[in-house]
Amino acid sequence: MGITIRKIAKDLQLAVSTVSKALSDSHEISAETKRRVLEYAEKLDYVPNLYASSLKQRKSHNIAVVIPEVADSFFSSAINGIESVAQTKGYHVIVYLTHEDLKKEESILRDFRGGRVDGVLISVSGGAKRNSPIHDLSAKKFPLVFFDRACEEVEAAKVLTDDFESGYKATQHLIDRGCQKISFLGTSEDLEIINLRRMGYESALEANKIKLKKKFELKCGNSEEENYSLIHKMLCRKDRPDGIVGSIEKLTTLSYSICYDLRLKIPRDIKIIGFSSLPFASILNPSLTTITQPAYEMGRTAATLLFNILENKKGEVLNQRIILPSSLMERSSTKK
Amino acid sequence: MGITIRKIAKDLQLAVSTVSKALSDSHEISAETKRRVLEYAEKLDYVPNLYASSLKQRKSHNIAVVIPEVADSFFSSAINGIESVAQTKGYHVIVYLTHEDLKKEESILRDFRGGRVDGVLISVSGGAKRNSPIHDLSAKKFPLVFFDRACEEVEAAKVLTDDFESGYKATQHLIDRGCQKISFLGTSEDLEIINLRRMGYESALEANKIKLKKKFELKCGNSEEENYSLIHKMLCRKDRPDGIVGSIEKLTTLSYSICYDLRLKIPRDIKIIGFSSLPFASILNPSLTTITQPAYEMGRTAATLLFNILENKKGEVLNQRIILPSSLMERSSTKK
DNA sequence: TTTATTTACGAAACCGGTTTCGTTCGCTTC
DNA sequence: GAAGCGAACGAAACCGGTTTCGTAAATAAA
Repeated sequence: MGITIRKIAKDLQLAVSTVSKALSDSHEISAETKRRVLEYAEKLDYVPNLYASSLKQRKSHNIAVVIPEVADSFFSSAINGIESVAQTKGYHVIVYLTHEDLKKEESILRDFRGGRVDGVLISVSGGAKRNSPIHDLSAKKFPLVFFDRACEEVEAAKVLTDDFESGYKATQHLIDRGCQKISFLGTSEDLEIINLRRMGYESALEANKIKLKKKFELKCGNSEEENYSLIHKMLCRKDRPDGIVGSIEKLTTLSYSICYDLRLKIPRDIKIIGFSSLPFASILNPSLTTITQPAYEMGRTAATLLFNILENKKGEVLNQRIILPSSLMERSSTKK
Repeated sequence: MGITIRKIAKDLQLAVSTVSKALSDSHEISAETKRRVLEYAEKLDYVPNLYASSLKQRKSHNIAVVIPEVADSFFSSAINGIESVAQTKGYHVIVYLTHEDLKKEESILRDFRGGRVDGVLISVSGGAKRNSPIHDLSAKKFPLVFFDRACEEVEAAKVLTDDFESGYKATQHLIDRGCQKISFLGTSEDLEIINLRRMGYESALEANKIKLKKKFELKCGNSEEENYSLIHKMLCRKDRPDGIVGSIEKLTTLSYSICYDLRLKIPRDIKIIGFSSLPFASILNPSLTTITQPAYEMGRTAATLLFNILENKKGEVLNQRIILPSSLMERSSTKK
């Protein structure tokens, strides 16, 4: 059994309320009493019960970060950015992984209504049309900030990158390096950012008078095996692409492996550019040209926004939409 | 204001206790009453207050995973293994990052005594001699399981890999490939697993009658810049090593970058083997020979152990020590 | 018919901090 | 010397579920 303030109060012949106030450094308590309480609490190694205070104060001092996975360089950097802010605010960061599973995401979000966290930072996972839980939260004015992968139809603060422009830039870069048959690796789900990247891709093709081939627009899923065979099949055709835009880190590295297996030389036979914040990009074989998002900064920005909302007394409009630019880092995988 | 069971009780003309029992499907409540309560709760979109029940039940249904960082393939896989188990038990996994900062680790552990989590899975971070908080937890019989990086002096369940053997195997592998001047990249901190790997390394050298050169035993720290210059300096000497054992993923990939910068060809000029669970190992330039730990399995095992402890009614001895073997995956970075 | 037992539910204590609202006591003020 | 006031602390309500214990009615056992 742990030490409670009642125990302290009893031992010190004080009222529970006095002890509570002393511990929170209230002005109503004399310096002498505070000293006694603090000293005794220290001696007994008193640790306040988290649930008791959260219950009364209706605050958990936790924020949630909901992301598809952690084995992605973007997310792992973003988490660090988020943590760096949370720490200065005395908040704990709880990471929730959805594994791109919408059902799981829903159950996590539903759970939040129980008060487990005071606010949520989320990068939504793909899947069928999004439904209730996230709308519920935003409708209930639950502090919510999207980062990277947002839900367009939900009104909330958002921290994004210039996905359309990046998709365009990436494609244009391949075209500039001589590619004419460019494939876009996307997801089958309707993720806004993938769509934007795809639109940028299509737009770049059009601007260069290259006819869009639907068979080069791959819609990958969650299963690595299926994606492997999907991409593998495309790269086996005689009219295989000579350039690939990987809209997701996993798909880009997977393409590398497939090219190895098929003895396709990058960048000679095929050039690849990927959306990624991989620190390893430069030591891949060959080093990978990337569209790199400011992951850490996005995390920081999103967290800062969330705390603005949490601390906002008046109900100001805080549904900001912040767009941070990503940059193209040219490396060997797109050399002429 | 949220919906409470008191509100439901009042509206339905029932006692609070009846509603509570109905919601938890107690046998003392009639089917008819349960139906009414469930239906009405559903209608009002009732969500139980997490803190109220945790306070009374002295259970949070949370477990903590404390790790140095998330941008490491071992840890990100391990988390997935842990989650897969926790999910079946209806527990939430909270990830805490220490960034290899002992102070931070301590403050996190201290925090746990407030009841935030029911158990802890930890891979300790390096740093000076470890002190109080972790001992406190174990002394208080707090459910605790170490995985990968353990604290030898603390009595608790542990899930480890065969680090000594792996260090030996890795070194022997380099020797078999013709290396004679082998460097070991370790940390300056006293991490047990690094020491074991180092001892395996030293032991392999000795078995092959190769004299150990202390200058080849690098003790790296937390700063990437410092580590860069440390390794860089070593690789610039005329009697630079012809083989490297990287005991930590970060140091291995860093060595790759440095070799690039120094125009050292791997494996011609220098061969590298690293401890890593990197899915990218095979698409690095050149592909990296690794000692790969069963990260996912270790996570699963550690979590299973923790739940055994949590569910253990009798105070059986549960300070097991489970060792899972890692395997050497030969790739191009150590080709002859 | 009387006595156990079971069924279904209610009243109230409880978990451990927090907060409100008094109540002393000492001191100033007119 | 009565009224006014702030400082320091106590009693009790409170947050929202959970759990124990009690009770009335219904059913079973004797």
